[in-house]
Amino acid sequence: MTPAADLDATLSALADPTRRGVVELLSTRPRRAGELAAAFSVSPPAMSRHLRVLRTRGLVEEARGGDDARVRMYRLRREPFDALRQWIEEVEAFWGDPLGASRDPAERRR
Amino acid sequence: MTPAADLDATLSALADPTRRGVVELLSTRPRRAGELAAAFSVSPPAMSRHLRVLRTRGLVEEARGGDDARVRMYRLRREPFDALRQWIEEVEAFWGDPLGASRDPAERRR
DNA sequence: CCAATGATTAACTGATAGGTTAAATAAATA
DNA sequence: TATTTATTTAACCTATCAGTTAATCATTGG
Repeated sequence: MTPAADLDATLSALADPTRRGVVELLSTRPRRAGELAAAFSVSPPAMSRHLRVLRTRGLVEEARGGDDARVRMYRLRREPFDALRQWIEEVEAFWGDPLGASRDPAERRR
Repeated sequence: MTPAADLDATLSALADPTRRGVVELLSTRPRRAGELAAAFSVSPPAMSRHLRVLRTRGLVEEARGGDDARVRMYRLRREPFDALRQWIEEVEAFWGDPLGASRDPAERRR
């Protein structure tokens, strides 16, 4: 199983609405730090710290943009999302899910 | 898409290690509150509050145990886990996942 | 070289979360 | 009814977190 520490890092990173919004934006395409700050109308320092949280916990990675070295591009990393999804699937095994069945929400609930 | 507020409730509930441990325990079978408190060596009041968080956010439900009404059993609710898994899958669509492919971690990472 | 731009770090602040002990509530039992 | 057991609520304390402004670092372009 995924080390508990990793899950903790991932979940506490995603527990913040701004960071979750960042993740959603980045799931469209990589973005610059400033672009992200503007998108959520938080100050650049605030966004910088959110990005640091996401980076140190492995949810995003920094890729210094090619031509202009002042710019920092951020891109999603897959691993933590895979690990979290897997954890959820293990929990959901409680309902006897044959792993992929009952993707349909119209099924029994409890 | 799942309302952002629900995701926030689910994720902030799961961001705490103790509550996550409770979820893992409950994914085996429903338990009494006291049983859970003992399992994580936290005081009953602390566990009570964790359970309230999990309950108000819909991750567990209370099912007053049949014979002894002092006892309260807690049981997992499926909905929030489904919703969270779905959100993750949407994010992971970034990698062109055909929804169920690349369950194999040996695939490309970014 | 100097001014402007993109972003981060530093220092401070207010709000929130989780833990504890003590008191209260509720129900089974002697 | 009084006592014991299971759990929650109340009150309090400390630590952490997210946001802000001001200062710093790095890079580009006049």
